[in-house]
Amino acid sequence: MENVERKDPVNRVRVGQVLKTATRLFTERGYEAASIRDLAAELAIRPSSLYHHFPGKQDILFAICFGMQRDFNAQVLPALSSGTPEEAIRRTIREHILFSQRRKGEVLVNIRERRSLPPRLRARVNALRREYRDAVAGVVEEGRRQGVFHLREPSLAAMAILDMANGQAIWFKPRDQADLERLAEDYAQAALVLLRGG
Amino acid sequence: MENVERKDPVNRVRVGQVLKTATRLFTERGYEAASIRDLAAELAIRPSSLYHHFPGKQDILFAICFGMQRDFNAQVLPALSSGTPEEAIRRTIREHILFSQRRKGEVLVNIRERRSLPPRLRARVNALRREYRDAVAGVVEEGRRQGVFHLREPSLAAMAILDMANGQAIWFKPRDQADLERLAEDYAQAALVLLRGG
DNA sequence: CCCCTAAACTAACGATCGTTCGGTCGCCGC
DNA sequence: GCGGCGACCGAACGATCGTTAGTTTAGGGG
Repeated sequence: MENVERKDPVNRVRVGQVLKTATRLFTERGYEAASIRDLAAELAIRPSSLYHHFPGKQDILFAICFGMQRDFNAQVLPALSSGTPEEAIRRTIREHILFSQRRKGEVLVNIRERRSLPPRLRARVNALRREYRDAVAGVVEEGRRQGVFHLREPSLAAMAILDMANGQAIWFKPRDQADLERLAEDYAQAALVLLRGG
Repeated sequence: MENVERKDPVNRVRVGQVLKTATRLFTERGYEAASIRDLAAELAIRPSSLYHHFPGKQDILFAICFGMQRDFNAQVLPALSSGTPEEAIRRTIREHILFSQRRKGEVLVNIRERRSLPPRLRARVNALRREYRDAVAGVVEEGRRQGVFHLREPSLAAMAILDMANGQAIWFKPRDQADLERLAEDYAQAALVLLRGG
């Protein structure tokens, strides 16, 4: 009765519908401006019914942010773990961008609305983000030690390429799959050029 | 009585205090979560008194975003208008970063809370942003035509370096002026390296 | 056939929101 | 000295918010 997790598939279906609709609503209006009543109306249920699937509004936001970041790390982090630093960064930025476009809604909610989470929940999401960021910075540092990257401050350069890779989620709308692939390749190449320095 | 503009200096002082406090409050809690009562309490006045200086809450947000972007363009755009494309981009990114750190509060509000503006007001801010973005893209395109920049898609590269330059406002805390100058130089150099391509 | 439980419902709670109205206070020019 | 006006205040309005309590409904297993 307390812990609303691991119910039967029917429950899982509804939970998925709630998260999908909430993601769209939070991206359109923002978390604070999107009300529980708006969300319920779009799902064609009454507001109180939502509390059978989630303890509160904050937990819906957390489920979106945490689930997205967990999946992101699971998908992108492996690209960092093999090959030369150059190959690793190229694969990582590529996967980073492909994931961001494939799950754009959740990614935008995580970027823009994460700050509305209470500190405890926000810290759990930030821990995953830090794990990714530190892993990237580690590979950049390794590349500098090997002499393939030339940087005054490796961690700053890592932040720079991550800001770049995150930014496109907001404004880039691929015309088709080939267009997306091109952007991913361009950005991966740009990151390498930037890290190799001048 | 309708148009609250160009009053005596005393009014200007209060308006400035309101904008300064609102900027801090909006960055700390977000525009939607920060209430008129919170703002009034920090100014040690009553909520209703705020309506003698601004027609409504939205107008306070607009004053912050529009004022910041107007000053930004006035300060940064001239750097684009002379010299070679390489010199222009270097100066621009440098000024972009110095401005972002000097007026960090307003810059963060403009980035994060601009979307809470009603369409009409938001469009006026976005027009200024587009003016800057298009100007940068124009110089990048000019550099490509001159053969100093090698890019598949100049406008994408322009967005990439702008995302990079905007990103640091969120996480970079300079230890001192020299630290800030170093970052500005590094980013300006990184933008050039990226645009020259590989 | 009946019981159990998940799911959704109706109704409402208290809190807080942006905003408005009418009045008060004090300073400045005539 | 006095009238006007900008600045501020007290009190309240209607709306909307997240959330809760208690009840009803539907459907599958004993």
